[in-house]
Amino acid sequence: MTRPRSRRGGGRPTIADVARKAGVGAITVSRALREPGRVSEDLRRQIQAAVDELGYVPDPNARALASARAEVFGVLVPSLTNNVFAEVVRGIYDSLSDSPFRIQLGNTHYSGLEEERLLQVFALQRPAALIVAGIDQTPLSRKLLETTGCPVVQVMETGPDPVDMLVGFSHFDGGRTATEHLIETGYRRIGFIGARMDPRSQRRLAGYRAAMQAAGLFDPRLITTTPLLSSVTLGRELLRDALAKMPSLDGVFCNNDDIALGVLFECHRAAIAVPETIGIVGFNDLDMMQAAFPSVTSVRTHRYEIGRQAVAMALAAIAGQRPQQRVVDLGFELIRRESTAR
Amino acid sequence: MTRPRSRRGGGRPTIADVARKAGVGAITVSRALREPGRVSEDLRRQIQAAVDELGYVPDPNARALASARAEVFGVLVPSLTNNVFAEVVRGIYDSLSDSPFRIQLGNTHYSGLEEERLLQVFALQRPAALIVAGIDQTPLSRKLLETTGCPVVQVMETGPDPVDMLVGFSHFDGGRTATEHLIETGYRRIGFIGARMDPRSQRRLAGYRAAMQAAGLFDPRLITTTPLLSSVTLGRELLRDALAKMPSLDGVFCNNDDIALGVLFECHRAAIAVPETIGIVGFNDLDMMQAAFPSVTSVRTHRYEIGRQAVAMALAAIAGQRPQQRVVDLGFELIRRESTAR
DNA sequence: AAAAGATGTGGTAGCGCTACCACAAATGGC
DNA sequence: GCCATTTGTGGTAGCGCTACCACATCTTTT
Repeated sequence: MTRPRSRRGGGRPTIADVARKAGVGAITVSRALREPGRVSEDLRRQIQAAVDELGYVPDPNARALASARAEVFGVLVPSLTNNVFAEVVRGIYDSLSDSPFRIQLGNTHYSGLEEERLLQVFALQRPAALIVAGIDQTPLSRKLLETTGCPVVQVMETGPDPVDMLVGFSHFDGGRTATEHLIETGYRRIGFIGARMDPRSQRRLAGYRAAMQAAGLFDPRLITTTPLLSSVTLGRELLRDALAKMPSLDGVFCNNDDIALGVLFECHRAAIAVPETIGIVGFNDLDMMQAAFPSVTSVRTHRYEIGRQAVAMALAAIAGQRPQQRVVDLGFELIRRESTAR
Repeated sequence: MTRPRSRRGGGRPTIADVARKAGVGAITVSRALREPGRVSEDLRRQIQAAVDELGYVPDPNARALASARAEVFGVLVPSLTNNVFAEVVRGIYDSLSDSPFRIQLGNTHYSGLEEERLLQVFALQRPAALIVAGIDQTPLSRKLLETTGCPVVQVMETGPDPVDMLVGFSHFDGGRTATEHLIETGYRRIGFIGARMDPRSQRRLAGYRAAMQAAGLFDPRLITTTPLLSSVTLGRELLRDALAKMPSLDGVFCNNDDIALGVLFECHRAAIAVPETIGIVGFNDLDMMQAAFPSVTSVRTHRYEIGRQAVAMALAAIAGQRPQQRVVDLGFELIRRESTAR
């Protein structure tokens, strides 16, 4: 009475079909596919022939259920549209496209609570690895990360105390380097302009502050920030605010390149000469910084590489070869351009 | 000898635990969670109490295996970093965040072959719905989409013959409207500048051509394109190329806003007055078009809304209420700004 | 040469859930 | 009051795969 099979399934060949055709046990097929080294040359060839002939592809859901481990990388970023994180995701995606691993993407919207919620949801799937942006997880998030039992890579920053592995660069140093460059170029009343002051922006601000204080130039009225989401339009408004507060401003270090572009446009509008009257430095070095007129000095960060490196480390850990260097600093690079060339 | 349970699983409560605690059969728990209407009020409450107490959450993998249907939306876009598609994905993500559905993202890199490959991989998971960008699938891709047995939404365009459902707008009309605006404003030697000429860009170009021909202004030498990936830097180069070919150029319709921004910067560099000497129109209306100086006229498209609408239609179809209107045109809007205000 | 280990293969028993069917109880029609 | 229907619930049997153990067969050790 039991109908042969594929009562519910779409009639796709299963591992049992392959086993029958190859004249071996199902488990041997399973092994031949996952750990070819543990199956004899002969059988492996037979099995491969049967797989090819039937067009067999393992069912990822059955695999996940049986092995209590899904071939999924959980990826948590604060924004899907911010080009910076889009680049990181692209790096992750590209590095994973030849592997059996899929990506489960989560958008935290810069919210620690949302991150907690997503981490809980992700944990249900027993992912093979987790990649999360930042190092400022809530205590609960941190505990969740520590107890998932899978490799965890925090990305975008460096820091002393990773949950597991860490790939990024120092935002503090980036901010300081950018500011020092302005100082060295001869600017004195250098403002900081920033939107959406997330922890990374805060550290860039701290770097700015350190540089300014070291040069004896620090003045809190030089800082203009807002919690609003960053945009080019906002950059324009913030420069107006900054100039209203401090008309003698002669340079700005911008939180990111969108803001820097807005600042540049506002200078055009107000007929403020760049770099003569005001120098501008951005952060991240998006393509448009090079193309702008005048071109804009920026701190180049290696977002795509961060994604790739994170995957490389996670894959190594999955393969049992956890890299001895668990914190990788990919650094940054100050790209000097016309906006500070006076 | 059989150890109680959770030999491999991480000891998470299962549906059987809930059933035991609530004093009902496992299947009733399953039903209470999925189709509450089919379980009596009493049991439903009892079961809910047990679920809450144990902190039970269904295992998505087991579910997918048993029901031969994963709670996953497959989403295929040509680029992860292009802001346009990032916005669509964000709309999809936001609309799905309160549902049990996860997102499986695929990046086709503007390649039909890659799209085919990804579609085959996605089909293995028996997704609940598929959302794909564009209407120019290869014949094989189209067949795969038709035979998956799940709702399919094509997005970003309109067209006569959707696989299933379709949400977008007419790129042809967008290109024509932009060009007509330039013509009406008094520009005559209007160029088309475009990078990465994917099918949507081709249709915008066709719209441009139609408008130019209707006005008796068309000249093939006014068209400057490249298959290279679009960027602000490329916009600058392409304007230089266009001007070299056609020094009398007095307007440009740009394929997208990145190109338009590059064109604007090149005008600055070459001291070409905008809008007096050259008028510029972009496409998509990214935030920076409004903030630019001069601000840039652009064709606003509703990317985020496209994502939301696509999910709404897919969810309706999953619920058995396929919308009678299977093609939704969300239109576009010409935003007139300084770059064409002469 | 016997003992101890390594190697390769297969059988069994689930992983956690839902489809399918069975069946009791409640409802409705005449 | 009987039969037909509806409603609610549960048992059974998988979904397709892999962990675990068993067990031959082949090596290596002493």
